Amino acid sequence: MSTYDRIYEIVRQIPVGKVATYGQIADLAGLHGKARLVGYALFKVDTDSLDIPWHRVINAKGEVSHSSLRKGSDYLQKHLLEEEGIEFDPQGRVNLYQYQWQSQSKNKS
DNA sequence: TGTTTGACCGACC
DNA sequence: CGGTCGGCCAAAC
Repeated sequence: MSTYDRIYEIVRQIPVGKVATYGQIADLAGLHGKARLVGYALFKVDTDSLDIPWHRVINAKGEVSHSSLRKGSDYLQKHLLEEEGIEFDPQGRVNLYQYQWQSQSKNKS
């Protein structure tokens, strides 16, 4: 059980057609204010665990993030989200007010 | 064991 | 509006 595992758990709980921000996940994972860890975790995760919908995780601005290291994932993540019913603004951003995952917070470990 | 790195966020100018 | 800075932490080398 590592800190990252907490993050993975949260991300796994993101329902289809919804997205979550790093900060949100961090908070839910008990990592309030440490959104970085979420990003770091996901970075490693996508290559390790495909069980995690990393594509549903976006930054606080509602934009789809991606590291320069990823190859073509810029389109991939956006594509996957679109397939889930999420639409992007002309700026390539998502309406967080509409698509942000509202965690029930009723699920405890 | 110590350094490097890595998908962020919010505040500030 | 955008560039910078500080903070925070864990895994990989």
